[in-house]
Amino acid sequence: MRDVAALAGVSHQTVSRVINHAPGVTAATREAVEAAIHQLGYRPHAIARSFAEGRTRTLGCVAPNLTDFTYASNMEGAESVLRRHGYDLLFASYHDRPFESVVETLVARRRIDGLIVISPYVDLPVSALPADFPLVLMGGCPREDVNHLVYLDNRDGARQATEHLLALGHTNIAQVTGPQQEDCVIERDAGYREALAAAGISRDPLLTLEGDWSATSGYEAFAAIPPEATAAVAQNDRMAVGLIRAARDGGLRVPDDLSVIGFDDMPLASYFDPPLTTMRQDTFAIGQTCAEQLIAALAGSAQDGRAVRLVSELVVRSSTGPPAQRR
Amino acid sequence: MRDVAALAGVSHQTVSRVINHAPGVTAATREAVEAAIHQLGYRPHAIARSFAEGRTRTLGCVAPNLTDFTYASNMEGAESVLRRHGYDLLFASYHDRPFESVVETLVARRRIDGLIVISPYVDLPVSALPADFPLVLMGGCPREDVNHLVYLDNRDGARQATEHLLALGHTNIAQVTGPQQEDCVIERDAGYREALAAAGISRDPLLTLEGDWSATSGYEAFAAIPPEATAAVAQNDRMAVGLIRAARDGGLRVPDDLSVIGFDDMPLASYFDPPLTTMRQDTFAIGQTCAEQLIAALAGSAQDGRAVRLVSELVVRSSTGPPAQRR
DNA sequence: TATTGTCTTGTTACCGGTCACATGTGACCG
DNA sequence: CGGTCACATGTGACCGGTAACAAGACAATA
Repeated sequence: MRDVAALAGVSHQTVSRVINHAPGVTAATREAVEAAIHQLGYRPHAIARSFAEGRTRTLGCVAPNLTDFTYASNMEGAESVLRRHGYDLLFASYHDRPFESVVETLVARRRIDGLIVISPYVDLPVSALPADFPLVLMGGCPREDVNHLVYLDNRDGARQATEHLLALGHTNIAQVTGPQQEDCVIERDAGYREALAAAGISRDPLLTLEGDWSATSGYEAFAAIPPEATAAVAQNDRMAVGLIRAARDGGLRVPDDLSVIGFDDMPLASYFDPPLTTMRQDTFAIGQTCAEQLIAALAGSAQDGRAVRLVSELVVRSSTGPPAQRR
Repeated sequence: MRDVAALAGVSHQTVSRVINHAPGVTAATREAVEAAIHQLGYRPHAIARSFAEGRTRTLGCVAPNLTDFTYASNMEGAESVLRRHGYDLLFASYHDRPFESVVETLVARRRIDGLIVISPYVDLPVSALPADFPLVLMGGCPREDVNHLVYLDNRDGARQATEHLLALGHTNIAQVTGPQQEDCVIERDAGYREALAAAGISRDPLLTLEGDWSATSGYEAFAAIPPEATAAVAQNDRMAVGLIRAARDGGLRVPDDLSVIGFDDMPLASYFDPPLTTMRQDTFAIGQTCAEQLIAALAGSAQDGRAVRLVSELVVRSSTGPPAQRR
């Protein structure tokens, strides 16, 4: 930078002004500086700037993993927005180490200006963060302990899914959940119960089985589903697919003998046999929303927190239908 | 840091030594400093350190997108290794802007120390990078223009896939490719041809159709496949799934009337109907390997480049079988 | 006892920008 | 014609570490 200044015959500060498009620079001076920059191939040093400015222009995104396409596409959506605002995106997974360690590395050592946390866990220790640190949490239910929240209304989604089955005439509706400690599981369970209650159906605890999101766990859950069930809500598509496979292996027809609805509208959901009825979630847009919230939080003064609620949308394909006549 | 030094009654340099576990610090001094650090809640400032050191301890990873699970899991694998070595990982996609712009932002402005480029494109302008910049390219074929390369032997994979079909007794084997400008497409085509040639079968150009990796394009390709074909190599699983769907919609049985083999062994490949025969690639391990190569490149002196070759593995499920008797 | 060497610790410059403020220059005005 | 003001530009400090080297303490040796 000093070299550029010398070549252009100005001070380093003027070069800085040109680079940052600061007002109050003569056109002539600006051109001279730009010519010098071009001639020397000068590129500003991002780290030096971060250091001087006291901000990094880098944001963090932590997610349990990237293997799950929902997280990956959340993150891709966030990146596209952040990049457009001149921020870089640092990724950290926390599936193999405590969340606190992420905070320590990225936040306490001031490597990032803000953080997007994608977490299905209610008990994630967001309290490990300084209270005023710019944070957007992408979660599965409304919550009070966080200033900026983007959440998917899982309760509503599960209610819609269950109502879809009820509307088709099902009354014995099973449920295959994810791990009980995840907030979206709790919420979806609540939505399922609410829909049943509204239909005047008392909930049979034996109709709820716990899986671990994997297709295999969906497959295994089938064995425990009481035979009188004619439909099932699976809390994600993978388990729905496993469940369908198991039902077929057990000699049932889907949807005639067992209707199955999933969650996520994962890629190729329409290519399974039968094409999956599911609750669609625009994961890319969710990531974008998180990024926009974070940008707003960084720009605005310590404004009051906002919660953005997103809803899922029922996509009816062929894995659900009216119950067959009683055999 | 100066505060810590004052509290401990030492110089800031000694504090620096303690933080970096430098040798030549008395146990007593070390303890005093550590006590002061603890008492003040001091955390080193990562950016200041980067600035002083002239290196960022951050590496970049660019990929076309994260929606494709292969890229996402490459990246996740890379992250797990880099994190263990104390590096952070900056992600940038280049699906909505030129690669040169990524280079400009991250490399020219010295935000990162090294870069992993995941690219299926032969014509990616890696030349936009300074010649000596630590770079690992994750590609689809051997190439000379890059120092550190991790590549999947796609030619070998396609050869294996085609040989599998030949061994089952097929002689009319179609091929559905990805976009022709991607290197893995060229390589897989070559492997397909080699296998046919080795079996003494002359290649019919009409048997090769071009798709765009999407299931839809696989579906559409079916219409153009000559009816005498009894098997098809699809260059990824999504197109294989689309192809199977189209074949069934066209009244064919899979695999009896048409065997289909895919590439990738994507999640749930075994849950499609029929379960997909495919070429498995350990994408997580590929990402890890890239990261290890990059770490080595950063540590070692300007050593000669290395190319790491990885191979895919045939996974036989039920979408391939011997051709049915001629109807 | 003086010399040398080793080990620990301190001193100062420096990385490359930005910031706050000082200075210079010309236009405009009474 | 001197004073004021707006605007363009320059000056030096500073951000928080690390690097290179200097210096002090102490033991071993001549």
